[in-house]
Amino acid sequence: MVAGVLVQLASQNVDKIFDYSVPRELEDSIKLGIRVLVPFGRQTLEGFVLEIKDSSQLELKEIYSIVDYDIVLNEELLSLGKEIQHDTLSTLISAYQVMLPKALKAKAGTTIHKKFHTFYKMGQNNYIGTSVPQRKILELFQSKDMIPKEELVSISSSALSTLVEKQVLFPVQIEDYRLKYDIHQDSKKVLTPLQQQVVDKVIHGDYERPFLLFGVTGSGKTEVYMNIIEHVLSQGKTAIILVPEISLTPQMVEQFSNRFGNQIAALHSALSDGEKYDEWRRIARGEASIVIGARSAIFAPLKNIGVIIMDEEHSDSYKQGDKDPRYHARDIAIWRGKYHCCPVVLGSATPSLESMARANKGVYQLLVLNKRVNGRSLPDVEIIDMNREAKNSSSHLTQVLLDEIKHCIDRGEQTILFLNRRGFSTFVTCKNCAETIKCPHCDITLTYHKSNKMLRCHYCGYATPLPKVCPNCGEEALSDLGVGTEKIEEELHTLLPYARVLRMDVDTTSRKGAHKKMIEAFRNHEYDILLGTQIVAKGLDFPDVTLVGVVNADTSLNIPDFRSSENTYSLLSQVAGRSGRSDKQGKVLIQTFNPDHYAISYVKHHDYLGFYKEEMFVRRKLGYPPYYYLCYIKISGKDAKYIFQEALKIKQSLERMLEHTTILGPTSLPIFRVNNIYRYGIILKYKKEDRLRQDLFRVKNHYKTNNKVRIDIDFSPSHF
DNA sequence: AGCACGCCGACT
DNA sequence: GTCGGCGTGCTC
Repeated sequence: MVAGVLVQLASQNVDKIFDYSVPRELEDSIKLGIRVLVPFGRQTLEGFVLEIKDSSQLELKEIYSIVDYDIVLNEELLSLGKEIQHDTLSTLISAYQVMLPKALKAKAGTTIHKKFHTFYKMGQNNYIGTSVPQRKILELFQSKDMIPKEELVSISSSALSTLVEKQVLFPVQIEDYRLKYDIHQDSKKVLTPLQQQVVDKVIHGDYERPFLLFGVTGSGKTEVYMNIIEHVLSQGKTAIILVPEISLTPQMVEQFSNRFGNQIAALHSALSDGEKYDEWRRIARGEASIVIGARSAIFAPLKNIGVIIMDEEHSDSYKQGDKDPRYHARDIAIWRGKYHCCPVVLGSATPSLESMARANKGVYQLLVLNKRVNGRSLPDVEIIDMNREAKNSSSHLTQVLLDEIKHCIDRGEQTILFLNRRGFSTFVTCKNCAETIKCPHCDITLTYHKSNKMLRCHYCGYATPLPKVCPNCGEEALSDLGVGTEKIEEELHTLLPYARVLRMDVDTTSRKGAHKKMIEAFRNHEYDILLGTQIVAKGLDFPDVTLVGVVNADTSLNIPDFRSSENTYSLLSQVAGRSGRSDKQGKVLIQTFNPDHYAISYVKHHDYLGFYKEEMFVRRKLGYPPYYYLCYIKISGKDAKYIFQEALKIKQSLERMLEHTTILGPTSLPIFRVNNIYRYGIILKYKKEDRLRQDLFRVKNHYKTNNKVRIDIDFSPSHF
């Protein structure tokens, strides 16, 4: 018996199947998708069994042992991996690794021993012990094939390590379960007729095409999701619900576990790697039938899936853009939906332009929830023109906004203040020479962290204490500019001294459980104002919040990216939706220097479709998605000149190969240098280009042995 | 990713 | 004449 093994090394050069002979005693246990330990050159590596056959042309080495007897990649995931490799031009191994929890990824030196029990297994049983302790240890393996580490250590730890060194014995990690969920049955809400209609359409509808659920904020999408899932469970099937990491709050998980108890497996960032692995195992063993999680939860090893739901489908967190495989969870959801013949529901109050365009073309089935469940209209939105208001004030908060907050507090109601920090951070500038302090390794200003008085680079991690004097002119004139939540908090204390302000950002929520506590405290009216960045923008549901204030609507508009209008519109609509969710009418105040920009003015009338039409017009004119597909090629390396030359060569060869594609660049990236690596980008725009993947694969292949040049390819990047 | 092989420069 | 630099290529 011969097994084809894909070794767990993230290198293009070894991203292929290597054949190994299977020792007779392992023949019964070798299955597709299990992990094995194999000799590879002079090293021992873990790999996945991808093929089983009778023979091979080559002279083969033997598989050492089986890592775990359970299948980690089932038939579905095995073929999905190949699909991802083909679609994204990633390595096959990265496609498989992204599906599995970190704990299953063989990473040099960083196994998570403490959460596992280590057992030992015998690899070669014809070895004769050369010392008394060795023979004692080997004797134990006559009757058992796996023995816990502690038992062997108690005989002789040095004899044990000798046997491991001689590859007579191998360690095997066996895990414990750690997580449990409380079961309380929550009373479910009665659906509005509109909600019920949507549920029925999904349950009884045609599964061939994905559903796009376009539901305004507060229209009760979550309740719809839960009802669909309930139906799916009653059919003996399972469900995946994806949410962006930012809205995967304890509040959200609680809501689901109250309704479905321990049938839920939640995969969120607050879990340790070991805990994530436990959840994954529960899912694989069929002990959980609902998976709720962020992007990578789309790979949950559920069987018999009955529905896949993607909430906030427009969120760019569903796209993995920073490393291979550069996949979009939406594509994976649709693929798995086809595989399981089940409905896929994409939900949003502000669908991505791509999705709405597909719904208009009939590729998706459009479902609409255009009314709030509380029967109220959407909050009144007022735009504050900062060009006029901010003239005679150094404050970031206009009088109009302050007055409204005051009224709100007087009524005993609550306010959410949102600071738009997308692509924005606090930095330090010298008042004397106007120099900003930059990272020595990257072309970017350092971010000032007030809490520990450190300057930090968000790209390479470089950190340094804030200097006393300006490194450029030597004057003691450094000051931190930019609006952080801390600064706004200070202003609020001065201008509204009696208001109780709760500041929520990465600094204050990093402690485990802090986030949940803060949400509860705000809900219990221990504070009047909740102040924060993205973290307060989405998914939160506080009945007494009747005012939402946006401090600076513009920062996300000023990002040079073709999606900046869409992102701004969607962000503002989402924040606005936090207001007036219960029985009181809500209000929203947006401070902006661009009151007439359509991404802001359409928010005033809650007119998504109006915005959609206007933005589509812009996209068509400029040749952007959804009218054209984009592909981004990043060429990077240490030698800027050489990299540019190679980038130029790539462009020229693509020009020769591709016929229906516009090729832009190479241009240096907005942040040219990161960690002393220089980066150039080439943008491809195309409608239909059959040879594209094939040709780009050639380019990638050409450079795979050139360690001076790195090529990253992103099909449909979420931003540049 | 490792690790060996191999072909040029500064030493005992 | 030898040690060691890291460029190139291979791992079933």
